[in-house]
Amino acid sequence: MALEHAILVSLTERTGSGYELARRFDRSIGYFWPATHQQIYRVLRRMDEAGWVTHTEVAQEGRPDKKVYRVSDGGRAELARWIAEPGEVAILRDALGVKLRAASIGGVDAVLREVARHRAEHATRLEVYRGIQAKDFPKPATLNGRELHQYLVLRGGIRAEESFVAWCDEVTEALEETS
Amino acid sequence: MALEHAILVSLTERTGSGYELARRFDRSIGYFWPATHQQIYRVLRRMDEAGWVTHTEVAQEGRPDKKVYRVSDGGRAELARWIAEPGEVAILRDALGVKLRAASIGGVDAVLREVARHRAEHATRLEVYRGIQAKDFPKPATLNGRELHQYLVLRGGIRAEESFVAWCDEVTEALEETS
DNA sequence: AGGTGCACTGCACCTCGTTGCATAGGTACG
DNA sequence: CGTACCTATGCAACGAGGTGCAGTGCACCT
Repeated sequence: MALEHAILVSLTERTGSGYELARRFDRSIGYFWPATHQQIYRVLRRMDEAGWVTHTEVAQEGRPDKKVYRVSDGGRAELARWIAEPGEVAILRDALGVKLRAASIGGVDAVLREVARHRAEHATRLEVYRGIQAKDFPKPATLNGRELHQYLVLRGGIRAEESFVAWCDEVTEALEETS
Repeated sequence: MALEHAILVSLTERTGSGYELARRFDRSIGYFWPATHQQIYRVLRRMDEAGWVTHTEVAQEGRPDKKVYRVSDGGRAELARWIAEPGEVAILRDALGVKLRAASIGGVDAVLREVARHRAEHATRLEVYRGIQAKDFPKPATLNGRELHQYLVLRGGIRAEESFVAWCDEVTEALEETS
């Protein structure tokens, strides 16, 4: 799966401990690929055994020791191999669609409330992404390399959330009309 | 999780066996909520034990016997309860985003090929959805009730795929410009 | 003095979902 | 006649991912 490779990407950009990776996933990468610390620790160990990363125990003052991970040549090779390998195309899997289909049985009003909730949440995410865009990538036309790639991923998130919000509006409008 | 409830919705629309449900999931519902037959069988049994569905063994000629499931009152109540309950907001989780972020390490060309593959796949799905829309819902303005809800779910799929295709195009354009 | 929160790693357990296989008769194709 | 696929159900095993909990020690607040 892709968690290994998401970690490899993150570690390539900057080395770090399991804990630090979990923080990073909570922020930037996790918007597109969420992961708990547990999973990260487990996968890190597996990758260590597979030789994709190496670790150094780092003693700290006032804090527990940590293991700082670094991508090895094997890890970089694996990343390159994986990128070229044809992967599964993502599918949307949203329980809101199921609820919508069940509206005739369970009540249109309850579904409308859920749609409103989801719309608000997606709108919030959209604002967060747009904030990142304005702050970190004010001039998209001048970007290249790694920054351009990060920007394009963010664009995907923005497009997805925009599309979601618009869908919620379409649903709300259509359902309120007939009620 | 929502698989139980997706099955309840499907069974409410029409009773059926596990096998039939698996077929249905392969077609309409599975576009938005994929499930293997294994999972469906297991969940059906669990729902049977919970009293959400009942089953009748039906002997067939030339074919194995089948268990036809029917939603009980308990199942309908559970569905109504679930719809009103606030659920998790869907997150996008696409390995293509991870690959894009890794482009500087693994090669922009390989990523561009993957993006092209994904674009083609999403465009195909979009065509399928648009075909369903044209065939089953030629006059959206006249819809109401269950048909309207089904139509709106389909609209969500169309919007998501459109948004995906557009993103792939944006990525391709941006990456080809700088190379 | 005591509580809360952060930093850091990890175990144990659970659910969700997939894959491979087994069984067993039926039809359809070459 | 063999092969392959369809209907129909199910077991066994595994991988992915999540939750809860545990331990340790510092910093900061009350």
